[in-house]
Amino acid sequence: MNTHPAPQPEPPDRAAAAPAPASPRPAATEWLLARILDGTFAPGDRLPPERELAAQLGTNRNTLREAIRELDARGLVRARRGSGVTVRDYQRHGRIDLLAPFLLHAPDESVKARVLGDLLPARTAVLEMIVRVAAERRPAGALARLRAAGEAAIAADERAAATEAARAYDDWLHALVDATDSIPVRWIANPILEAQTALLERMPELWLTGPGFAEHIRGVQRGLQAGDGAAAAAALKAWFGQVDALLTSDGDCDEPR
Amino acid sequence: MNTHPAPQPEPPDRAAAAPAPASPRPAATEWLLARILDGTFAPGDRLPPERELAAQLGTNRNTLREAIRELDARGLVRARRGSGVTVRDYQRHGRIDLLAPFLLHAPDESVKARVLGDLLPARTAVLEMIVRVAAERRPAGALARLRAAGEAAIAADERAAATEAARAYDDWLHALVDATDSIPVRWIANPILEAQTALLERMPELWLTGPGFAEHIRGVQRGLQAGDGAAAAAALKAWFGQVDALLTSDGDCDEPR
DNA sequence: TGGTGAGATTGGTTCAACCAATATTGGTTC
DNA sequence: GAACCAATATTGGTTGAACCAATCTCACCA
Repeated sequence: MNTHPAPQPEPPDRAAAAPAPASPRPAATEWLLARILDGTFAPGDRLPPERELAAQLGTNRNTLREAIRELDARGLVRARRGSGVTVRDYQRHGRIDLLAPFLLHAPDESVKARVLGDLLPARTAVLEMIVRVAAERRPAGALARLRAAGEAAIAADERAAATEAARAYDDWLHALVDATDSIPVRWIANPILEAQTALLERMPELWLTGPGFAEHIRGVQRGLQAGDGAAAAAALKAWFGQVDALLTSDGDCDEPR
Repeated sequence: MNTHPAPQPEPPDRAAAAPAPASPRPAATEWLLARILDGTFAPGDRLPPERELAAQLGTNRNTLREAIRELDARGLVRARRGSGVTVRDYQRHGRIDLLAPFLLHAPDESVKARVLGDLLPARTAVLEMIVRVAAERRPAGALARLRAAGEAAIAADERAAATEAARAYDDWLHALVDATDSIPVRWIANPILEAQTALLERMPELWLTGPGFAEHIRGVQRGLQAGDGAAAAAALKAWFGQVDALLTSDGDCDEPR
């Protein structure tokens, strides 16, 4: 178990991309997260001692400790008194909320592209799972709310209001999860939906729409209404297949439609 | 937005069930988590001010803040300067890692039973999704490791070493996820597998085995080897259907076999 | 009635100690 | 030389107190 690779002297690089967190704790968290994801701190490594790291980051030890506590809760590090704070393998212990930060900080472009490509079938499979569960339960009230959210998303899309449509579609997905009437499914879906929201916020160019948009929403809704999980899943997969083909063909980010 | 329902005077109840965390921070985290899950702090409520809450819990404000930071990272509370720390809806923002704590602290037994019942089809669906993805990728090395883990689990099961078998099966599930060769799938699966591990640690009586155990492992492995996702998924579902029938028929906890 | 500014409230940050596991070191023993 | 053990250093954990900075509250005024 080696120690920290480089005694990174510079404080958290301010004025970088994005709004850049100005407050000490978010900055420390972001900086540590970035160093873990870019491999500066590799799995098994020990972070510098808290006192030292706090000084390097130009912040107080208590503030740094709060940042470490966040990363600990996210499964990225583990602190042991007497030993130090050790970095865990973010692939093995991380969660899907790492997606957006990973795409921002990962050192290798090809790995980023692969992760983004792998993400598409995974989110399709999870949503398909959700749809199938919902088709079995289909609580009346939730289906009504689902239809309302669906029509709102379609309306926003037809107005060509991309940001608004993305947000409305997000609401629709949440309504879809609500239609499962299952708390465990909710808990499984939550980080995935949040990761998608975070991703679309950072990379709005990933939001795609097109001719089949309205139809897939209504198709899923019809399938759920009829209790036909297979039909609902098919409507979902048809649309994602279309979108994913666009996303994967043109590399990473591309213009919609 | 009301304030905290009751000014809970007593410090974190020590000497309760389980080993009970002795250190201040874990105790504060656990106490807050319990109060959120049992409804003492409802969604939208504000926690008492940090200074006050720290005093009530008999700990220091800095320590309490670290606990709050953990809960924040887990999506359960949100702190805003000037306002306070507000409790979020754990159903809407929580993650599957709430499962074990929820079953421990939820106030209503019927809700617990429902969550446990809803969990079974959800985990089956997620594992089925994982198996299908793995069947498409099936990287050679990962499949070899999967077989080794599978045989270890079967051997432990045949020795009737329940704890060891549960652990070996956990390894097998991880190898299964590795076989997807997909980082996003890993990140989605991680909290689910960890939740299962945590659940089995707190409720070892939920570990069931039986005649079909070895066969379902080998069936999944055969399916993956052949690239037949449907067959692998069928082997998985057959086994879980058997286990879940036992789990749901007898209420909650029951003796194995 | 409605805006507005002073003051109170509350989380955010910093400093400076001390406590308690754990690791390391060096010496002792065989 | 190897194994053991005690003293010491290292490092996270906790505490107490002070001050900063958003946000909210509410009395006051136009």
